[in-house]
Amino acid sequence: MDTDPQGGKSGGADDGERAFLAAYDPRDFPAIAVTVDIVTLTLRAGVLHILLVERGGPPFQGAWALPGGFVRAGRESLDEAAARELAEETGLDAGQLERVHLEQLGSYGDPGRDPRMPVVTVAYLAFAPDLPEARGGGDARAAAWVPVGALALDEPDAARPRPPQQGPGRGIDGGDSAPRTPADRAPGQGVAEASLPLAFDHARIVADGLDRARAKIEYTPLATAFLGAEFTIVELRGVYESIWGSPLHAGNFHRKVLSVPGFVEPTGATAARGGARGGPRARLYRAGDARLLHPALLRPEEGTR
Amino acid sequence: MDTDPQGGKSGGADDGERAFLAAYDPRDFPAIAVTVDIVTLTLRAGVLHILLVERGGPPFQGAWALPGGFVRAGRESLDEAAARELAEETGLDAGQLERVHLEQLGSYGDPGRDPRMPVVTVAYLAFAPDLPEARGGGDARAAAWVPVGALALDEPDAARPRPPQQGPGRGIDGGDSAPRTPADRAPGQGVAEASLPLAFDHARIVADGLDRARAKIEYTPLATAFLGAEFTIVELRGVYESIWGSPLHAGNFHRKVLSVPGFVEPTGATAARGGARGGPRARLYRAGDARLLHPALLRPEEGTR
DNA sequence: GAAATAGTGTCTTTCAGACAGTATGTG
DNA sequence: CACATACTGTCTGAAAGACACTATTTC
Repeated sequence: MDTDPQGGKSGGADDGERAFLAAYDPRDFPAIAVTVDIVTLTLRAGVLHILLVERGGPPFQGAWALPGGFVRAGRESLDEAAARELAEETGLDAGQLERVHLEQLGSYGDPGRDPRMPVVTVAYLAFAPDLPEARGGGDARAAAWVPVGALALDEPDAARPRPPQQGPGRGIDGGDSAPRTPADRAPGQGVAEASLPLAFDHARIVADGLDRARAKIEYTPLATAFLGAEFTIVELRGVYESIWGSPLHAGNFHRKVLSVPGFVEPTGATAARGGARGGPRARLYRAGDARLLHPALLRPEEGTR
Repeated sequence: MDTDPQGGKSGGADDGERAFLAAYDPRDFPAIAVTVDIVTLTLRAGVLHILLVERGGPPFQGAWALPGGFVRAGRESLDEAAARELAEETGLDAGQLERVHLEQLGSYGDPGRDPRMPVVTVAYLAFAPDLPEARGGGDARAAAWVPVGALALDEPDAARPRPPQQGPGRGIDGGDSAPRTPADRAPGQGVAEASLPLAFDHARIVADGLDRARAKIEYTPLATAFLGAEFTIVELRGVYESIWGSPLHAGNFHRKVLSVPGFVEPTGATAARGGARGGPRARLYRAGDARLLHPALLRPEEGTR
């Protein structure tokens, strides 16, 4: 019912609520700050990365956190606030931003999630093609692309599809997330073992975002959002392997992608070079016009019953 | 990064933080009211119904709206707020509430969605077994179960949240069926379906909730949440048919449900009576322990790509 | 030329959907 | 008894997964 004047929640609060609603002074309302936080995923050198900022002040000073900020009350929608924050943080212009997929992930409002005051944050999930090195968002804060495998994440919920959020009392423990991340295929540099903690409840938000991403590329063509305008089937397979964290059968994947109507369409051109150590030049494709994959690409079986 | 009012700022972890907190006044922040609104679905006489309340004052006086209310800042989580509102509105006790499935649907915060002030609402989706007639939430507001087919809903947005399978298309089944409820103070008591307007942006929220419900019963056993503790396969099929709005092949559905591990388990008993006009007594089942259906029940094709 | 790689052909298994067909109830 | 209804068998087609194979490029 959305802010209902005669709304009689909780016994006595009734009249008070009615009274101050009559005054229509927003400042009289239960003070809750509303922010947006963005889980921005991209692939860099075949490894899944997330955009993070380093906190310059308490709480969680020095820790990494999701980029985000306050929603401008009454002047922008939640989607607009998220797009604005993403642009500020990445330095993307409007044109580039169009190639980025942005969707709402969920809201998080456990009491105490911010020690300073009640804050409800609306989390967003973004899929971006490889972007230039991050710059701080105008202010002094450092921003960087961090391999997802380096993060200490909360264990995903058993019911994986869309876990809205967790009950209270669950801190940021999340200690035991196994290093089962795809980032292991990182070329060269040994990735720090899933140990980097995140501020606030951002470990949970990121875990939920990854769950969503893994599910979403199953039945939508959004994996193409991680690539440039033209790409090869092999590059597309790399997206799936990085996000799902498991290798896929090259031949079957190839045939499957081409068989789903509207997923990709050929450009007629071929890649400039063959494979790294030989092989024919791959054909190039661009994203098709399908918005859902039919039938879907199923990810390989995994635990869970 | 969540709420970082003054970007930089440093200081010893503890002292700095304390000072910071002391100097901090929540009222300095953009004030946005945060509410929860609940899309509660149930089946009554085989027809999908939604719980609505009638608004007693402006704006949208006399219109129907989703039940909900303010989140108690700092004293409850969003999930708790939704559960509390649902309990208040339905009169369910804690025990009954456990049989109700409740999950976060999404947040809505367009400027102007409430003419009085900036309000962000966190919408929830609930699946409930057949419940007693709704009572107002303690106050004078009328609450009622309304057939979903009677509502004027926004067209589902093709790309929106996450409708696996099927794309946009089909409104609400419209088909509606026979039984009508007392809730029919709605205009057009006859076949004039899909005409009852909702307050605020609640038509969009309900449309999103229905999309989610249709998708969710595909790959989770949550259809059982609409039934009692024991049910027949035929009743379960009725849930799918009501929510998807299309008839399913009885024989294939039966075999499919029994073949999915953990979906249902037999109680050994049979229904008291056979079919309405004859037939054997159906076996009874209860919900199994699976949280995901593997493989999923796919809803029948329906054009659109 | 050796080796790796892009892409295709084919077989097996699974599973959805379309029919049956059988047993068990109700009127 | 007539007939609806719960449930089961069987066939067909679609599609996923496992190989095996050809063609093309790099070193």
